Amino acid sequence: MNIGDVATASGLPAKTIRYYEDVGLIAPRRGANGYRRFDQTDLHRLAFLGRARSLGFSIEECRELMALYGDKHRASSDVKQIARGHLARIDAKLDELRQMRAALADLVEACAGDDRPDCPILADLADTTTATARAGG
Amino acid sequence: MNIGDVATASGLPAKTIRYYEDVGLIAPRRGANGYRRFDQTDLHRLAFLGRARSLGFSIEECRELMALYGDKHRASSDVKQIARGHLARIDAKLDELRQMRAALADLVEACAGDDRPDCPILADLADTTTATARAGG
DNA sequence: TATTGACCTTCCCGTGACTGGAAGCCCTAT
DNA sequence: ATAGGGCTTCCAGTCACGGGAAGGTCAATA
Repeated sequence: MNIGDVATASGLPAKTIRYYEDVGLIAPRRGANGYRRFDQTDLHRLAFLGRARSLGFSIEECRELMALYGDKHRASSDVKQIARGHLARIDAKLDELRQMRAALADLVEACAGDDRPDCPILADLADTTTATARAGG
Repeated sequence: MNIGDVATASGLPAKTIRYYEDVGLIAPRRGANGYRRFDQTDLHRLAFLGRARSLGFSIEECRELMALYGDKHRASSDVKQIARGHLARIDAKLDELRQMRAALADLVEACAGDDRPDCPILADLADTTTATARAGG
């Protein structure tokens, strides 16, 4: 299979597949014409990568996960540790976004959104007495 | 005030303040020695920027918001539109992260995390029949 | 006066995970 | 021969900075 075929099959852009080769996540063979030639193993690895990335794992985590996947003597605790670390980062990001959302939603709600210039959103941003730490009430 | 003073006063790193000047968000004067000289207006703008950034507005949105802030004939609807666009992006990101979290949490829970190699996390990532679309049962 | 040491300047590179685009080779069909 | 599509490499850009080098400035001190 050429790169276009695996791109279609895996759902990953050809650019991304080349990038994965660049960073050493896959190592497809080359044909006499210089084209990458992908086999089922490559396709399998790309599918693995696609799913891991869709779960938000970083490239480095993907590298570790794939190494563990190929290691028959792995301990599942090693895998779980990576996953839990990632889960913790997701939770931290969720908290951050939820706080942003709450503050922003309050401001949006308070703003008339008409043709007058008065705007609680700008007022809050320009307010020198607060430090973006307010809960609506 | 030199850059170190406004960095302390605004809570923004000096590097960030220079960057904001680079992209045209602030324009402090210069002393004879080439040092940036910040006045109260600059400090006010930096505080505005710090709060807008902490709410997750992009640099370009900050630029628009500051322009609106300085425009006495603005319509609050313009401000609200920017804020709502940002809110929508936050909500989209929240949805994405929540889905990731749910899928990942299921996998983490299913994994024994001991010294045996069996691992539902790796099994799921390597599963060629699913496309990361499963809800725990 | 010379020297420290803190502060400031500009400039360039690196981040993560790609994406866009240019220049050019390969392959197939007509 | 030519047209087109697909493939190759390489370079640059994304976003919002951060790190660090090389060097100028300032206030205080020996």
